[in-house]
Amino acid sequence: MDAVRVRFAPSPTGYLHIGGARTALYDWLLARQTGGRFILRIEDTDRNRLVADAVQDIKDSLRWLGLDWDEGPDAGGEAGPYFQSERLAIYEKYATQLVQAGKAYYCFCTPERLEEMRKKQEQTGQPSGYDRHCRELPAEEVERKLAAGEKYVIRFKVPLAGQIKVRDELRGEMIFDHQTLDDFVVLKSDGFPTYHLASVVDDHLMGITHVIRGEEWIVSLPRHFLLYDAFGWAPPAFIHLPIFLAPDGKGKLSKRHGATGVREFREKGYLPEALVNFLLLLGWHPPTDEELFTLDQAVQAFSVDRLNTSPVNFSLDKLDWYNGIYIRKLSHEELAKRALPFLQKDGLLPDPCPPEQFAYLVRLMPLVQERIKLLSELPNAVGYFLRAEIDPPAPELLVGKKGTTEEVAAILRKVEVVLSQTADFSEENLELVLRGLAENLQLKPGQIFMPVRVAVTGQTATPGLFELLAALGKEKVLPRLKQAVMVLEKTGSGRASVN
RNA sequence: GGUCCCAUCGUCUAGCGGCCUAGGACACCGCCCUCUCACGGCGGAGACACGGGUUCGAUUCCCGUUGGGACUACCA
Repeated sequence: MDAVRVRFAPSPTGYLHIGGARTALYDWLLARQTGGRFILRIEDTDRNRLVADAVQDIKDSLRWLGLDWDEGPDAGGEAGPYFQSERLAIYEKYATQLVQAGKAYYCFCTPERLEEMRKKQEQTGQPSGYDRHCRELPAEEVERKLAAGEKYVIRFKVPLAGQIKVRDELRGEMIFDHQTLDDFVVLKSDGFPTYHLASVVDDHLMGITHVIRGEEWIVSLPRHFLLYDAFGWAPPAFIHLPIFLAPDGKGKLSKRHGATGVREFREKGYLPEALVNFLLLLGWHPPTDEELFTLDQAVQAFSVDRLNTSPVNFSLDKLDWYNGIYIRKLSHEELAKRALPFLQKDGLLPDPCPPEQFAYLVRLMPLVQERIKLLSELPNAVGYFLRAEIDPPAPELLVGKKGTTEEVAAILRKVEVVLSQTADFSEENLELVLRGLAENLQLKPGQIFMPVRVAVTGQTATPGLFELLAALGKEKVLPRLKQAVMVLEKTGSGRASVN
């Protein structure tokens, strides 16, 4: 077998979509495991829908995921250029070749006429498609119109009868009647090719052996096979991936269902390791029940024949689980590194971050590592460590459901006294001191731990109290205890109202 | 409307005729651990869309129905 050559061919009409990322992942996996080449080709043939920074986003996102390409933008390669907008002459050449061979023709129909035709078809319930108005135009009329500079497109001449047999590696053979196909455009009036022409020509010229793409292309497969036939080329292997459905299963995944761009996942605090693992298992299943894969492990395990064909509901629950798993796998140093941008964005740490403050951040990581699922939860999780002061906690939070304002105020005052006399702010000693205090006061540990927790963090769900106090340090703990006592004194007597 | 694809727990899926009283994971519920929250451990509930065939035997093969989806542009 020839060396595998696969391409990921996004259109820069938007940022890298999560579905595209999965396609790219499978492409990359197939290339890497066979020692083949992974090619990035930019299909920028639609000048109307072009998004300026889309190419940059696609490249950034691919790199962020760890999917490097061997040929394409920034990488070069023998088969370039890799932007279709730079290959216009090639498409024109092949389109004209088709015309000369009698397999395609010039069409001078105006958009208005086409629109009217469509309307009529819809009203009368006719199947849609071009009515072949220009298919049999006399040669001299074509010459005349061309000479007169009339706008034209080039359409492929689909056989009027018969069938075409196509093949998808996952679904096997499919047969389409030529009658159900219309004479599709291969070259647009602006001189740009349509997807059909461009992808077939490029895939052939670039020596692509496997085309992996979304299921939405399956209806176009017969057109592509027709084109390969017309040129006398052997088609590559086609693998159509099931599309991503909205989480509720109703319709294709789209922007209205939340994040769909890789960059959005990145901004929400997902790790590339998690996203890759999640995407890998969405449409592919290993021979075992293993669920955790690094990119390297996936290269070993991946195989095309274990790809699925049924549509996938894109539900995020499992991705969150994966993210938690991979966050917990990171070293404290690495976690801190990835956390930093999220903290800087919220102004909790300066940019650039001085080594001392970064070291403190690393010190905090073990306290929060197993409590977060997203990096974006970090500002809230470590904010009270990084801020000099916290807002005074609500009295109801301080008092809780069982105690009274006086009781809790008294407890906190005692804690403040005891801790101010404590020089050793180590986790172990803090535990000794506070448990001892609880014993002396004949209180259950929770009765004093919870108010202290709220007093120093403002939250009821936090890391363990002693590690928390140790990391906070005496100079932050004492003032916050005082502040809490003041809050309670101001609240007055009786039970604080509980909501 | 036409053409095409798909169909196992809520979700991702294993299953390629008997190993299935249908397995795993996420989510959910309960218990344990415990200073809260997590993490972790243990347990629970939860699916072969329906109807015909084929076969000694169908989740597995075939047909139909139903349901879902894609496409139907000088967009990809």
